[in-house]
Amino acid sequence: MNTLSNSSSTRLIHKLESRFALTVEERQALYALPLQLISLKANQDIVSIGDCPLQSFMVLEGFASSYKLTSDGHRQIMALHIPGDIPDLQTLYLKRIDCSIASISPCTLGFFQVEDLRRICERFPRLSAAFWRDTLVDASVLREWLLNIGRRDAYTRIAHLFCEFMVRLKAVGLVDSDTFRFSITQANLADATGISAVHTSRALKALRDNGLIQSARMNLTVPDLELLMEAGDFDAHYLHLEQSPVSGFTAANQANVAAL
Amino acid sequence: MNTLSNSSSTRLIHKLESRFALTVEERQALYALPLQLISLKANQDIVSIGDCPLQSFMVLEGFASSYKLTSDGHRQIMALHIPGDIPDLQTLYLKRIDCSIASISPCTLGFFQVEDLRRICERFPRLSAAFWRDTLVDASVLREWLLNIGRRDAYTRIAHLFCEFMVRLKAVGLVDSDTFRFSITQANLADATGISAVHTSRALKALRDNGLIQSARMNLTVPDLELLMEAGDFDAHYLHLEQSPVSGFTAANQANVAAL
DNA sequence: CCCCACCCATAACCTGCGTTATCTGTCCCA
DNA sequence: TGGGACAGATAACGCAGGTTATGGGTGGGG
Repeated sequence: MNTLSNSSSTRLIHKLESRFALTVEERQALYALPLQLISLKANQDIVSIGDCPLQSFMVLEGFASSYKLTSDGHRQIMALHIPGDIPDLQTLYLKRIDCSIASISPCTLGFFQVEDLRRICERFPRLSAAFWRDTLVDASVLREWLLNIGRRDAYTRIAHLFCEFMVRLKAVGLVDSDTFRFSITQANLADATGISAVHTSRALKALRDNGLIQSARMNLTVPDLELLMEAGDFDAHYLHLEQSPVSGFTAANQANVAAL
Repeated sequence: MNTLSNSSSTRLIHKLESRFALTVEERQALYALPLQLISLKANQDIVSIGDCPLQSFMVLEGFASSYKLTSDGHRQIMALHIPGDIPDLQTLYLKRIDCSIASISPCTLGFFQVEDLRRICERFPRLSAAFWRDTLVDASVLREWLLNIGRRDAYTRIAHLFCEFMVRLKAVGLVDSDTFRFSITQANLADATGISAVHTSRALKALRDNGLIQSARMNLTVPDLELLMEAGDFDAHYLHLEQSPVSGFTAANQANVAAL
């Protein structure tokens, strides 16, 4: 059994610290969280829709996706998860998970007992608040995806998704220049943007021809993020990355979901 | 100034009681919430994207929508709000609201000070938890909408949306038979499902021809909800309407977002 | 070292849906 | 009582994107 401190990634702590300064105790508590490290190949299911899991997990390396299927088998990816994310954080509060989660690249996951995280949140209300806030930001991202898929054409959709990925990766310190790389197959890109795999290929070619991206076999380079943002109709506000404190509840008014 | 108890609607309390029994004190506190009643015609903006409002509101009668616009003016509705909903509940915790909200039918709103609701939540953690859980259910609905818009054809999309509306209206006691009515224009229906107004009209005709709905001028009758559910690939699980308690935090571990 | 699975590119063809336009019906208010 | 704003129906036309199929490149496992 590992902990966050000796795992290969401290993305979660990086993400939290981008919003507010952790105390020594808070950081220690997170570092001490017992983690069972699991490595997966690409396209492996992790949890399935309808599950009521006692364990939850954090992405340490690689990428994962939440997805749902229509009854005739078409797949829609609802969210892409990067290192530092806890994809099923909502299951702390809702009994059943309402979508499936799978790896989309080789990845390392850190499984933990939901109970352990609850205990940390009990001791450190600010961490609880931060996790809670994360679920609200996730909902904001979902709204932007809805706009993207409902009202933008394929070319713009893909550009927008790339922008989001870039900005989020930057926020957890996974890139440091304006040119960076990541991997996602065209089939997954198609399922994330609600278009077909073939047309995804066409749109990528157009982006390449316009000099907005350079790509080769699941690697991607963005020479000018500003240009891509314009092409993707992208405005980062919806990611709520700003450091400023949020308004909200005081310590006394915290929710007791367990009491319901 | 009104309160919930002398306003024309107690949908909110109805909705909360469908999940767990309120104590006398909890119910009284909600009834005493000072509300400023405002009546609006259809298609009036209520809050705009980027606002940091000190007031929030509850839908008492009629319907509202959350929406966003692309830079070239296309509109996507992210959520439909029915009586009892608090559309911008998330603004209790996130500083800026990330979508606009407008009426889509003549409606009555009950505005309240965010501070007043915070105070109620401080006194009654179970209410706080219930509101919090609501934001998680909203996110689940968003995921289903994403699947709907990303991977279902126009006909199925509209059938699905109608099913959701029906089931939600039933849950707050706004319908009591299998045949009921509600009003939404085709233009709004189009913006909610990510298709054009003209094609919405075509799909409605097909639904009518197949006997799944009867509609006349913003009124809609569903003779057989089961049939419509099949046509709409609808499974109500994502609405999380079940009465059973949810797992979650204990009283001591509540989030203190204000402290961030 | 080779084979097979996977990923990607591209062509050919087709259709679901968007766009534009016109007409009708209805409600509201002057 | 009439006119203007709005909701809806439907037709004609075009295209973005879906579907199916083929072939080529690459990497990992036996």
